[in-house]
Amino acid sequence: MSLREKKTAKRKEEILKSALSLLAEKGYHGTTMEDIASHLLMTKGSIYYYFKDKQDLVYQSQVKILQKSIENINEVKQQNLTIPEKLETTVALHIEYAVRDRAGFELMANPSEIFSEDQLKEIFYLRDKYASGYDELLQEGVDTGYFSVDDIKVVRNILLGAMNWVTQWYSADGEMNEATFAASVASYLMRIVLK
Amino acid sequence: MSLREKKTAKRKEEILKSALSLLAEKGYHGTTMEDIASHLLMTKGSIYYYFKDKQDLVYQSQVKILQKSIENINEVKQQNLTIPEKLETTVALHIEYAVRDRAGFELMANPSEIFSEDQLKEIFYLRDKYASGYDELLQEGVDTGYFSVDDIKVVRNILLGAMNWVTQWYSADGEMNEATFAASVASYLMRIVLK
Amino acid sequence: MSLREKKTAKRKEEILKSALSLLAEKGYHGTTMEDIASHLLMTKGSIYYYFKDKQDLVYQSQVKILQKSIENINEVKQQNLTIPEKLETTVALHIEYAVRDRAGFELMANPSEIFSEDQLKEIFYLRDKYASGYDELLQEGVDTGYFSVDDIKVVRNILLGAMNWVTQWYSADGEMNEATFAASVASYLMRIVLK
Amino acid sequence: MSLREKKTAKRKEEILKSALSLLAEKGYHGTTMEDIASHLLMTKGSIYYYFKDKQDLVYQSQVKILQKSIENINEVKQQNLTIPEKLETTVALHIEYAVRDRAGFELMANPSEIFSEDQLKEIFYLRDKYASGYDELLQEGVDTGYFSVDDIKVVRNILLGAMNWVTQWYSADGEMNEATFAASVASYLMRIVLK
DNA sequence: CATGAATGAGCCTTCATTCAT
DNA sequence: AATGAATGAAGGCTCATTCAT
Repeated sequence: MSLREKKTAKRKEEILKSALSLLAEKGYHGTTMEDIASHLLMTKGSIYYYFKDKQDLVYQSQVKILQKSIENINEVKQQNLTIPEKLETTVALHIEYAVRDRAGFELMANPSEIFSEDQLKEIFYLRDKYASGYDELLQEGVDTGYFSVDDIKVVRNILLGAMNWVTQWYSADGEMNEATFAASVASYLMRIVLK
Repeated sequence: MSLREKKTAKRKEEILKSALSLLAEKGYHGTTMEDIASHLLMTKGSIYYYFKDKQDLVYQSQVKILQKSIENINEVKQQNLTIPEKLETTVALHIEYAVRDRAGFELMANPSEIFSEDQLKEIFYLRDKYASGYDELLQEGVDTGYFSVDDIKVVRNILLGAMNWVTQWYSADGEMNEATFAASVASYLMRIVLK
Repeated sequence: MSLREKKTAKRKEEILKSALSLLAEKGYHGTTMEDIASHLLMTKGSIYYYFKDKQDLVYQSQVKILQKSIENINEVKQQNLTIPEKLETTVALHIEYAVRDRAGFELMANPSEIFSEDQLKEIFYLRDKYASGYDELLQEGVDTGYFSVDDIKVVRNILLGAMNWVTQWYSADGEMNEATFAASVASYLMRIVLK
Repeated sequence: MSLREKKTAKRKEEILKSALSLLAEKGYHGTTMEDIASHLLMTKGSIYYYFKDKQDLVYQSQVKILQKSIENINEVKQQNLTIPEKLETTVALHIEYAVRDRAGFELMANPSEIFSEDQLKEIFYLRDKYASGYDELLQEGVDTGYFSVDDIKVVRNILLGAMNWVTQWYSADGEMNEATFAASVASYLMRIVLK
């Protein structure tokens, strides 16, 4: 990659990151291109140099966050830890990321209203892949006798719900730092699954 | 209340209910007055007979749902149940309501962007009141030895997060009926607090 | 049709007529919705009450003019005239309409860039139907010995070209009134086909 | 002219030619600088090295085509031909050029909206000059008894209309080659003026 | 000379809101 | 009470244009 290409890629990253935090805060329709641009001291028009349109920008921001999350869970899985430790680490990592970058996961309640069919397919594919990571950990935990869970999908969704929701209340209780906070929440959530 | 006033009140209720479900689905900016009106086979203009403006309509819908929730929790509290039973019932009720009416609680991530200061004050007051209901149950549970919870506010927020999030995944797993589903989720959540 | 519906229909007609003349003058991209609106002392937004979007407005204006033209030629055909008289009358009528309403026929050089597939299909269908009217007259003229034409389609296109082009130069030579002008041009064009 | 200047001039020619065909196809507002550039595998910015702005580029393309046309008609006039032959040759040449280079003559219906006053003056001057070429031929034809034309200007405009319009229908009837096609159309048009 | 990047004006479109009927 | 019609502000997007490298 040439220097120029690197710079462009970096700029795209910046825009995505900025967009991610605004989108998590105000939602798709509540976030204007002007918002995203001015937040980075750019002009609206410039953003269109990097992204085809708003849909494209938001889509890429979703893909980015999902890919990062999938990477995270996979890395944790390969560490030399017990199943419960793996799950707790993963959950804590998710929360830490969410509150540090103020970026919401699955922020589009109704993505089908926003994305194209192809985009939706990819988004759902990645969401599933990420969710599967949890499902596998839960299943392994059950098989090895650590966890007591009947309906893995329900539990997984409960976990994800609690985790995704933190962006909406963490800032208010700013006493704990991010890591401590994440660890604390993760520890409570473990109680759901542990025998 | 005269007959006419009753009719008007009823119409308002209808509008609020319809709005609630649309708002939960598409968010504040994603829901247009046209949406709300046509959903009820009315015209946009008519809505302005019942509500000052969109802000007012959405505000009242929020107040309504919060008041209903507060009523719910208070009623449960007065029943002759153990603390854990009270909490579980309340949680289940919340979830059941959320999925049945497809109405999201705290649907405005950033209400400060939408509501006026006075409205915000009331909204936050009601949110706090509802949250306090949980806090009290949790505290009582700790005091009576049922629960093991260090940070009550964190746990309460975890619960609310998981509960509010159900609207985003319930429909997909349409095997269970609403009551069974709510009971199931509530039961898992109880594990967080029980000793 | 109720009074209100009549009014609405009339308003639509007005908009179409105004749009037609502006479009003929400045082309699709050169004509803004603002132009069309302000020309009628309306606001941009109002136009969207009557037409879905610019494409729709322009499409309907095209359909209107083509339908009117087809009607014209059919009416003339049913009159008790010789073939040459019919052709000349039709040509004159076309020209008169074009200069009076300053409305260009087939004004979109590349309609495929502007219209949707369905719209294109209808437009081409109507264009063909109108063109066929000329072709039939020409063929009848040949068969009855009035005309001497080898390639009917080429001649038809030559006629249409000359006729459509008049909007671009008539205003300049404002000495003749519209009817005289149209008759004069038509008379010259007849020389192409007459034996 | 130095080598560099020659190269620059050649590049300008290329740009003009490319622009001409795009402009004929999509009109002034429908043709973007990006279109023109990418058609030549250049970047938008580069074009500004050769032309001050879009207006300038389009202006020069118009001047070019008009000058070429004027040259054409003057060359034909100097040939040893009868008046009718001269007219027919000129008309055929115009048509051939139009369909071969897909370049529309007088493509701006309303040049006054696009060009500056000075530019307009020159454009109109050249248009007139070209038109005068036809007028002279027509007048000579009348004087020498070949033609029967009352209103020379009307006839000239009819001819130009039919000639300019060919770009809009030639491609469709792609059976004839350009020269044959031009000859055929020219031959029909001669009927308008011949006694 | 060429280009990548940025800008700002302008256009299409949506939508909350108003008002006469 | 209800509605058809109109409005204007704002948002998404395009595009001519500029400029540093």
